[in-house]
Amino acid sequence: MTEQPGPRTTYRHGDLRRALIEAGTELAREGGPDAVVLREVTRRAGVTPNAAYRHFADKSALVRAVSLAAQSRLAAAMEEEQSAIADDVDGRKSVAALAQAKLRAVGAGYLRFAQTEPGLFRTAFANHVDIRDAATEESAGAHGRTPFQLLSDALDELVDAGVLSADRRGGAEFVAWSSVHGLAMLVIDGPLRGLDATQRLVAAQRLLEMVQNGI
Amino acid sequence: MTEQPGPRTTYRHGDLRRALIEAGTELAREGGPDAVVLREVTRRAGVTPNAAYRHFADKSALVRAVSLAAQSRLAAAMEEEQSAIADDVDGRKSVAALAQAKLRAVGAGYLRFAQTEPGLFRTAFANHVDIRDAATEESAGAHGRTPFQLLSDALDELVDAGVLSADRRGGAEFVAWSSVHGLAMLVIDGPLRGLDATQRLVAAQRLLEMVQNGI
DNA sequence: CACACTTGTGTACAGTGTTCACTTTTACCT
DNA sequence: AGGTAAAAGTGAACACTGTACACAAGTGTG
Repeated sequence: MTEQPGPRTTYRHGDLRRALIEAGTELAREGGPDAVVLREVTRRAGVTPNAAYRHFADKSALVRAVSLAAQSRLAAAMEEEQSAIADDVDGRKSVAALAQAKLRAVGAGYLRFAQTEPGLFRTAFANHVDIRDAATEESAGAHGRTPFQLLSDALDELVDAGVLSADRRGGAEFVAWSSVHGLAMLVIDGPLRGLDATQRLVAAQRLLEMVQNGI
Repeated sequence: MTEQPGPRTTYRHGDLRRALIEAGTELAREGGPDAVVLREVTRRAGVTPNAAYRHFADKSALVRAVSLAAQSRLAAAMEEEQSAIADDVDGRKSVAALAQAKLRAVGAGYLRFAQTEPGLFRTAFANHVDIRDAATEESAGAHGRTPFQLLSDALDELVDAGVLSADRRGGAEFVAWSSVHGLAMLVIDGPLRGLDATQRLVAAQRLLEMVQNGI
């Protein structure tokens, strides 16, 4: 992305930190979190392995940065799905139906990203992601909201619309997130990998339905 | 377990394959799938690294075997939870309530194992587990049933008891499994790691409730 | 312009998975 | 029995990895 052609001319790289994250992201996309190996990352950035240590404490710090970048892309996928819905109906639906559609879009975007970019998805949740990262700016999408925040927003709207009772609001993100996350993991990396596209879609629809009914 | 004290006396090990799996399981328990490293495994078995290649094609095959062993322990945890329920009520409940309790036990055992043995749990689902393994004998518990089969059984009983309508039976294992698996992953390895014991329990109860209502 | 600071390089080390050639033990066949 | 082929172990080597240490090349500030 930044400098493929030969060794760079300047001694200083210019924006090595970003270049390392980008190269790491590319590796993660191709082979998941284990594929982001420090030496290869620096190689792609046209720099010595040790140069990475000027920008990251160690490999795990680099991977964490890549993970945040992946989360940011996940947020973007969710926002995309949401805006598609908004464009589609644009006020023709009741607030309740719209709020439900918005929550559904959160889940659908999540699942779509997991299947479209399994390597990045696994990286997003691979290593020691802390809930404190759920609100960090680096993992936010275009509108500045992280995946977790997007889910929270959708649930809040569901309460405002009267679909979800206030006393069931607490902890709702945990169970909603769990369901969707579980399906994603099982489908891309787990025992449900064998499922073909239509089976996956059916399972996804069924799951989102369950969340809507059971939350 | 098999031979700690010094180098063994016989040239042949006797049961190296099992010893390797046991050592690998111990490592997995302590540090998850990435901690099971071939050289350390052979070291613990008192054998040269290359000896492992007489029993496993490569490292990933060894890890797969360890993964199956972990799944087997998971099945045992689920069976344990189920038999506890059976002892508790023993015919005092209706078939419907008993079937529901059995399904709940499946989920509870799953979540308990994930939190009690996070390393093994992560290993059980880490690398390239195939759904075909879901029926393999090596991953079965004491009663010869794999985790997936235990879930299927519980859902079947739910249909027999008239709690779950037959037309909602198909694909039910996917959504049920997904929910529980997702919570487990998020709690032990993901963004929900910060939750304390009571928060986890609340989330678990809430989730199992949702599955019961929404399935 | 000198000097401290940042950012990159070079060399080195321990640890990993895996291959190849070798030795030791076991099992089988006449 | 005895000879022999397969099975199960060893040993040295290679190409990797992450990381530490000492040093060099640029950069901004007094």
